[in-house]
Amino acid sequence: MEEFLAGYDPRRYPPVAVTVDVVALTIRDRRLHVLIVERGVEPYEGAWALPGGFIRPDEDLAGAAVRELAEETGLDTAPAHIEQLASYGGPGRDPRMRVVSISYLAFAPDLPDPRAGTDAAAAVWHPVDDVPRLAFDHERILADGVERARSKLEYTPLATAFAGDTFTISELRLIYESVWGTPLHAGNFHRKVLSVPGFVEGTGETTQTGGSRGGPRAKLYRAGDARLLHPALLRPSREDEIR
Amino acid sequence: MEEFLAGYDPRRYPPVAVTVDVVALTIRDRRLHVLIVERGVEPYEGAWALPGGFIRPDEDLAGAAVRELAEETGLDTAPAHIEQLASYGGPGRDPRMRVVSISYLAFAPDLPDPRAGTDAAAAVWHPVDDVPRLAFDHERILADGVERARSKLEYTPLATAFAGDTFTISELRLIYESVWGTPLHAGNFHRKVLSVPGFVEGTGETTQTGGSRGGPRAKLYRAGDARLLHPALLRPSREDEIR
DNA sequence: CTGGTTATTCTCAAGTCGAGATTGACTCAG
DNA sequence: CTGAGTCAATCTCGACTTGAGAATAACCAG
Repeated sequence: MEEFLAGYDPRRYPPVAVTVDVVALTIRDRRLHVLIVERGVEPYEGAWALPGGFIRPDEDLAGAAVRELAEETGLDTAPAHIEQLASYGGPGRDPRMRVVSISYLAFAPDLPDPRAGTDAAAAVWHPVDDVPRLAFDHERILADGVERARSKLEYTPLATAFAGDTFTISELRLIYESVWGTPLHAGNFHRKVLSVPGFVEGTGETTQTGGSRGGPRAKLYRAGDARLLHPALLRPSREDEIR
Repeated sequence: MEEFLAGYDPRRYPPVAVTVDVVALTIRDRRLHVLIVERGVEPYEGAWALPGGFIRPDEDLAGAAVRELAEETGLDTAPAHIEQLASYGGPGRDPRMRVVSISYLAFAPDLPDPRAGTDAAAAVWHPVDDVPRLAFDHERILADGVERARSKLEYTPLATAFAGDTFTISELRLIYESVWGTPLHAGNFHRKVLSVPGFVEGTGETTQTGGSRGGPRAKLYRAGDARLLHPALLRPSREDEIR
């Protein structure tokens, strides 16, 4: 708490910088991708990193995350979902000074390729299971973000944030499979999605054609009004992670 | 990210202070209690608030949380569990300057009354469902902490962090009932706790007497080695929170 | 001893889940 | 145009899990 402020002048403390870093996820070609940028400045110049930057005096933390995402990638579409992930602030995580980073997790539907914006030499969507080395402790942040995303898909309808306005049950299943990295039983998934109240609602429409490799036209759905999935849609058993 | 640091001198930015605040929870007399302190300094002098304070240059964030908890309350027992909760940093949350607060959530077994330590005029355990007005945005932080605690009890064995080394199933049930604020079916709870692998393990002992109002001696258990409860132990349905 | 309290175990019906199979619409190669 | 293969959607079945209620027996207070 701030009790110290009256007694201590914070300006006499060693300076602390506060940044936001964003783990922006999307699905491309059935694989989970993360947005990374090539750093254009020291330290770690030329290395890959998560997009992010300093907070400004007049903006809140989430606002800073959205701004940094837009600035460094040139994407003008705000992500379909953004939430705070965690904060990282151990001494020594930045070689120059104490830096506390507040990370955000963003979900976006398949977006165009980003273009490098301010302070980034390049910006690309990269598959999460094959990311190059990242600067600072960004590999840890990314891992935490991916685990959070996997977990969120279990008990919230946020998978729809990766999809367009309307989608088929199979497209939704591909999102789950991509994020979880596990194949799912199509019939059981279909039954489950339709049985959870408020997860999706039918549009009355179907796709205009069958799939490119055959199969009937699929019904189209849009996101429902549920905020939580109940009962949850759980990942296939992860025995190893229980103990 | 830190790209700006090479171009911008962070010392030229308006100063930002980083604090940690702790939501420390325990169970007393079958009710969930939170540790609050009476502020001894401006601003909000005399108001109640969560314990917390500035991070120091040489400690990490979790270390700062543990230190603040000990310093302001005189409790020398580290909590059984502590985890990061969230960060709060909107402009204007502190009247004097930009303050980013990183909050931690701590679970402790029933501890002695705290004594006011540095910077606190008083420190007490207070029932969470009847807290006085708190300084800054600490009511929001407390609400987030309580919701996190309720949720954690569903899918982790952390309820045992509120109990002593050994405990009976009924004591464990009282913890769940206190945190969730809901009565639970004793027989079903008993069955569930024993059926989840690694939640608890028997000690072979029983209590020395029956309960003060009657009933047989209960078997004693200790925490098992599970990190996650599978299947989870869910709160009774919360229809209203789903939509 | 008596009545009330509590730990522990059972029963039973309803709901959920994983695995597999079926039906019929659709695409594509030949 | 036809046959093979793909896929959406539905159904079946057995194994489990859950909520509600009840039975049993150990133990306390008076």
